[in-house]
Amino acid sequence: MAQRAEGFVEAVLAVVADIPPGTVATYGDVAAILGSRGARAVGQVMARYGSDVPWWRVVRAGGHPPAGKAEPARAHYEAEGTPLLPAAGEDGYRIDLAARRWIP
DNA sequence: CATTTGACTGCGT
DNA sequence: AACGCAGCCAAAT
Repeated sequence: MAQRAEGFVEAVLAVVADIPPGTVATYGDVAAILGSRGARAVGQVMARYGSDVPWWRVVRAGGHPPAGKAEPARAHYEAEGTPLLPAAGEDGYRIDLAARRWIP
């Protein structure tokens, strides 16, 4: 059952599931919580297993949404009341990490 | 067991 | 502010 090399996967999903609504955490922070610096490894898990967790609450260190998922993610942020910052132009945006960065 | 890949990060240009 | 390059981690093949 739940026992394999997936221990890391389970841990990542658990942390993401713990992120409260309207709040976000960076990949690097999630990795740090797990005791690792594999921000990319976290992203890899999200790409494979993130479909069952609020993946939109996990963003990049620069405040940008997950690559390729910016549009659906934006809808979730507005629905949950996550403060977004307008980017230079229009279609671009970034998360207000300074105000909504989740720190356990 | 070695190689490739990827929803990343930080620094330099 | 935007783009490119190099570095690090774990899973998948």
